[in-house]
Formats: sequence, C-alpha cells, structure tokens
Amino acid sequence: MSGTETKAAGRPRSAEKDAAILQAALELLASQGYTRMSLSQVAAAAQVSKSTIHLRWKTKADLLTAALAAARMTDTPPPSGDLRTNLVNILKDFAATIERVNGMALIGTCLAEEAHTPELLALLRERTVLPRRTLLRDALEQAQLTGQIREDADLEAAVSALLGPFYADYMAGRGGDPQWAEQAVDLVLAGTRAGN
Amino acid sequence: MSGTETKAAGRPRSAEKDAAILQAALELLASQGYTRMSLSQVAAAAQVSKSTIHLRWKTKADLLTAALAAARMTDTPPPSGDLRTNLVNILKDFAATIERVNGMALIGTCLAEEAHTPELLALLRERTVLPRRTLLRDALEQAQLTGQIREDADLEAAVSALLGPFYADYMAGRGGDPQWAEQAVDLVLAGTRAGN
Amino acid sequence: MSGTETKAAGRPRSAEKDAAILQAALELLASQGYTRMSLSQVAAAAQVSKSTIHLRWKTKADLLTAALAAARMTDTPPPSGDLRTNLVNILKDFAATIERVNGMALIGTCLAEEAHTPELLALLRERTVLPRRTLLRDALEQAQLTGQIREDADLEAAVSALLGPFYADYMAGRGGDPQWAEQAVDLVLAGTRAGN
Amino acid sequence: MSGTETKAAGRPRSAEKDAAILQAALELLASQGYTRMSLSQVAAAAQVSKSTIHLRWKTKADLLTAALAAARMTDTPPPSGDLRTNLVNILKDFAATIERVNGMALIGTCLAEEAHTPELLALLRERTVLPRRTLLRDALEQAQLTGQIREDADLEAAVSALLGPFYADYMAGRGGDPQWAEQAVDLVLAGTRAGN
DNA sequence: AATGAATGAGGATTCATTCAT
DNA sequence: AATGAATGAATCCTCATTCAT
Repeated sequence: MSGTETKAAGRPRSAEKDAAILQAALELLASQGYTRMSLSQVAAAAQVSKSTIHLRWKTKADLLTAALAAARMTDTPPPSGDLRTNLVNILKDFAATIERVNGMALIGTCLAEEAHTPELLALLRERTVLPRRTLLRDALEQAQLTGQIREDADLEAAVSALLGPFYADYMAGRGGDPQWAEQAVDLVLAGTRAGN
Repeated sequence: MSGTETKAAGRPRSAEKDAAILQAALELLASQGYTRMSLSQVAAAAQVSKSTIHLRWKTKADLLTAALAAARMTDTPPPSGDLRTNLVNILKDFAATIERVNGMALIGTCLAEEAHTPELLALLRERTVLPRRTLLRDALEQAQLTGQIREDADLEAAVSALLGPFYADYMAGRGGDPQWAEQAVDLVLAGTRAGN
Repeated sequence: MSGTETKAAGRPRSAEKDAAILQAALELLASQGYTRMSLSQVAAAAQVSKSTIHLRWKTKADLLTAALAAARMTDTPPPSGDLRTNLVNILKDFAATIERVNGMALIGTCLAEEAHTPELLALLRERTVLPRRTLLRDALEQAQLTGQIREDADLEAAVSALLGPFYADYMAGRGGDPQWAEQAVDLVLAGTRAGN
Repeated sequence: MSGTETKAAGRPRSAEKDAAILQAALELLASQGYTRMSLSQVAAAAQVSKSTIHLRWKTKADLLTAALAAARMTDTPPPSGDLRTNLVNILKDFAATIERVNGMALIGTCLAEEAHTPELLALLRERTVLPRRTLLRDALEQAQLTGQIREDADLEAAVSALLGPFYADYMAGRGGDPQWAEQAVDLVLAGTRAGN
C-alpha cells in the first residue's frame, strides 16, 4: 500500500482471469453451496486451469472469501422526496438483488458454513447486509428529524422490522408476495409514528 | 386376524439405534451442513455401523430427510391470558429453540441445499416454521375477534412482521438482542391496533 | 448314506426353497457372472431371506457349486437310425441348450473363475460337457464298428472337431449359423471315412 | 502453423505409467476377472495412485476397454512354403499366445461380461480372434488357388474347424494335447481336399 | 426352520492440493 | 505466469457373512 513493493518480475497476472475466476466462484457458491462446489467447476466456468486458481488463492476458503469480498451487491439507492417511497424502493431493490444473484442460497451457504468458515458470513454482512441497513437507517433518521417518527424509536429495531418480513416470508414459502415491502413500511411507520 | 398385527419375523430393529442415528444426523446436519457431514460421522456419533444406517435409509438424502421429519422443534405453546404476553412467549420460545438446535446453521443448510434437495427446506417449513406461524396466527385471530386488532389487518403479513426481525437481526450480526421479541410485538400491535 | 443319520429334529427344511434357490442362483450366475451376482439377488429371486441361503450353504462358492451340480443340462439324445442324422441332432441339441440357459455366459463365468473357484469349471465339465461328449463318442464308436469310420481314427479328437466349431463361431461373432452342425459333421465324416 | 503440433502446455503425461497401468490392468483382468479385479489392485501393480488411473480413464470399463484395445496378441505369422506347416504353425502360435496371457480366463471374462460390458468381447474379437482367423483364411484361399482345396469349400467354416478343437479340448479338460493342431489341420485338409 | 438386524471390509469415484514442465 | 500431471484422503454405497429373535 505504501509503495514498498518492487515491481513484480516476469509475466504479470492476467486481470481478466482474476475477474472471471471470482465471478464464477461466486455464482457457483450460490448455486451449489460451499462444499458441493468444486474448484474444477470454477476452473471450467472461468476457462482457466485449477492451478491458476491456486496460484492466486491458497485454499478454497481463500478463494470464496475473496469472491464474496469482491461482490458488489448493493446498488446505489433510488432518490425520492417521500419517506415512504424511499423506504419501499430500498426494500424492493433489496429483494430484487437477492433474486438476481440467487441470494437466499448464498445466504444459506454462509449461514451453514458459519462454524467452519466464519469469514463468509462476516463478509456477507459487511458487503451486503450492513450497507443496505445503513440506507434504511439514514432515511429513518431523516424522518426523525422532520418529526415523522418518534424521537425515542429504536431505529435499529425498525430497520430489522423493515427487512425481516422478507426473510420470514421466504422461510414460510410465501416469498415473492408483491405487497410485502409496502406492508412492512406501513407497519413500521404506523408503529413508530410520532404522537402515538 | 384377531389382532391386526402379525408378529414380525426375525430380529426386531433396535429403536434405540433408530433414535440415536436420527439425532446424530440432525446434529451433524446443523453443525456441518449437508455435504460436509458424512455418514461415517453419523455412524460414529450414533455408535452404529455405517451399514446399519444404510439398512434403514437408502441414501444420505433419505436419512437427512427422515431426521428433519422426526425433529419436533415446536414446543407446545405456553398459555396465558394476555395477548401481548402470549405473542412474546411464542417468539421467545422460537428463538430459544433455534439457539438450542443450532437452528440458523440448519436453516442455512436447508436454504443452501434447496436446489439439490428441496425436501429439506420443505420439511423444515412444514415441521418448524408453519406450526409456529399457526400459533401466532391463532393468537392474532383471537385478538381480532376481541377487537384488539383491526378487522382488515393482513394476519399473514403480521406474522411475518413478528418473526422477521429475528432473522434480520441475525443477518445483521445483532442476534441475541434480549428486547427483540417485545419490540416486534409492540410494533405489530401498534401498527394494527383497531381505531388507527 | 448308510443309515447312520438320526432323524433330524425340528421343522424339516423346505424342499421347494432348496429348488427355488438353486434355480435362481444358476440363472443369476449365467446372467450376471460370479462376482457381480449377489446373494441378495438370489434371495429376492427365490423369495427367500438371505439367511435361509446361508443356512443351507456356508458360502457363496458353496451355493454356486451346488447350483451347477444340480443343473441337468443334457437332454436325452434323440434316437435315429442314421449316423449323420444322429450326430447332427446331438450337436443341435447342444447348441439349443446353450442358447436356452445363456450358456456362453455361464461357460465364461466358469472359465473366468477357474483360478478362484475351480470347482465351477470342473462341475460344468462333468455335468454338461462330458455327457455330451460321451453321446458323440458312442455314436462314433458304433460307426467304427460298422466300418463307416476308420479304425485308427482318434475319436476324442473327432469329438472335439464336432463340437469345436460351435465355440469358434461364437468367438468369431458368427454364432447362430444354421449350417454349422451339418458342416462340422460332414467335415469329420469326410476326414475320417474309412478307405481314405 | 508450420508444424501442426503445438507444444502441449503443462507437465506431459508419463508414457511409462500409461503402459504400466494398461499392462497391470490386462493381467489382472485375466487373473481376476472383471468384477473381482479392483482399481486398487491395478494401482498397486502399476505403482501408481488410483487417481492417476482416473485421470486417464474415467471409469473402470473405460480402462479395461483400453487395456484390451492396447493388447497386441497376434504375433506376425511364421512363414513357410508348405500349406500344412503354415496352418499348424498358426494354430500353435494361437495356443501359445493363449497360454502366455492366461487367455482362457480372459476369454471367459469377456464372455461372462458380455451382457454388461459388450465392448470387451467385441474388442477381444477384433484384436485377437479375427486377425488370427484372417491369417488362416488367407492361407486357405491360397490353397484354393493352387487346387489343394476344393473351390466350393466354405472357408469360414474351415477356419472354425481349425480353431474349434482348441476350445473344445479345453472345455473337455483335455487342453494341452500336443497333437491337436496337426489333427485339426489334417482333418480339415482331408475333408476339403479337391477331388473328394 | 426361517427371518431380519447388524456389521466390517472393500468398491469406484471425487476432490483439494502439490509438482513438474 | 500458466498448465496439466500426480496424489492421498475422503465419500457414499454394496456385499458376504454372522447374530438375535
């Protein structure tokens, strides 16, 4: 980071291969799970030899950690003037992202591997969960300032109340309900409205 | 013909072994995940030979399906006269059960395996998620009858709002917050109170 | 054999089961080969438990030896007044029997197992090959007496010359040639005709 | 593009190992039979890891097919001016080869496996049976041209008459008779002699 | 006698990783 | 740098056999 590195001798590593490997790894992690996915599959999908992977990441866990770390799964939030609309939009983007990347399986993998490779869940939190929570929290704080929400409301709990129904619905097999975001927002706004 | 059951020929199958295998399988499923867990581990944990397992269940998937199916993870609900107390108790029992059986890892495994062994998630829903939801829903319906909750409230959404924060908290790394159940109940009751 | 046996106490063994097991074993030996065939398959085919098999024969080799020993695969020869017709009929019955019982596979199995279970090939010889050879040899000896065949002809070699083309044809992939028996007989008769 | 062969990347595959594996496989196929032989045995005999085998051949059947295909079991025919001597030499070489490679057991294995792995018998035919038959047939055709054998003689049948006694003798337990080749040749020549 | 349970040994195959080119 | 070869450990599963009922 501070310029101490000598310029690497020999052929430089191909950046395209780096990217292809990481992407393939992430997709396979989501579709197969940690243990079921094999490095051969990653190599095949990335059009690269297995050794090329090991040249960059020492172990399977290293590779998958890197793949999760490289994942950018929070889109920039959609702007709007209205609190309710803002919240609903963030939640809908959240759901769309999860659907797009086979996210529930990926979440499942990270949960299942927590005992063996806790970095996975940690990274998932850091890269995908927490940024989204920050967006929601910022919106709620703004609403607190404007008096739309009680001052003493627990905003972290409110954020969990906004996101939670998505998980609960999925677990119940009622995932995909088009109303869920609006219902969650309305419930939270009703429950935290100033003057209640 | 007087009794419907003919006495089974041969040596009877050991019920203790049945139970030991299923329990070991479930614990390992939670602690290791589907693919990482091996039948050898199950056999060792249950003090049984691998063949004894295969005698009862043809494949690994069969065994784990049976283990999940046999799991009784919803305790009988604690009775109480007060709506709020009832709901909180159900939620706390829910959380306690999940902690007791390493439930988030188990849920993760079922989510991760959904593409390959969908029966796992289906069973988890049927045996653990839906019974708990039914308890909550019954309590809410009662409250609707007594006028504590609006008649037009979407009770399924309310149930998801009650359970959801638990998942969301866990994903955010704030699992174990002792307040979550009360907060969730209060929010839902506030948001669906009749006369709002 | 000399009356020394005490009358067996307890329930006598079922003769039907004996027969069913032996027949199933022989069929599976032919269709699957020694190693590939399993005692479970035999048990299932004979509608009997595996233990019932082991009760009668101590090992797999014992069972299959018994099955081969019990096999009666030489039909009584068809009578006729003419030497050539007699020989052709014997050969055709030979070929028909082999086709009926999947004989080439059975022969193959006995050959393949010769190093491990030489009794199989020995029994096959004793029960199926040699009786047929005796039929042929008897007919040739009769022909020698009537002067149709040279006195100094090697009859064992002649018998092999009669049967051999069947094997050679099969190995060459030309098994089933309808002419083979007549051609073999004609060749042998021409080659051993008295006065050549 | 000037040379058609690009230099293969990576470490080249060891030709010695290839050969050692194939030879070990063939020997074990003959001595143990298809099902009894294990890849572990092959690996041990070839001083190679099991994975090295799987790297080259995906399945056991593939390996054994390749081993049979690689086997060169027909020596170049011995030249001679005399028809009878030629035929006898070919037959004796045939018998010698079979003895050398435990050929009857190998043949037995291929016959026994015909229902499950028909490629084995097919290859055995193509690589060992048919080439030898071609040698014999060529010699007989030559003899037909020079008038030593009747023009209308069925040469394929004659070839089977030459080879057949070997199989028949073996099945009768009289294999190894030193006279068989001469006797077979004499019989065929006598039976097909022009002018009979 | 007959059955089903129980087991230990062994099978083919896959995988993450290390080596040689 | 990049590749393919090589490997040891581990996996699920099958089988012949022995035990308990």
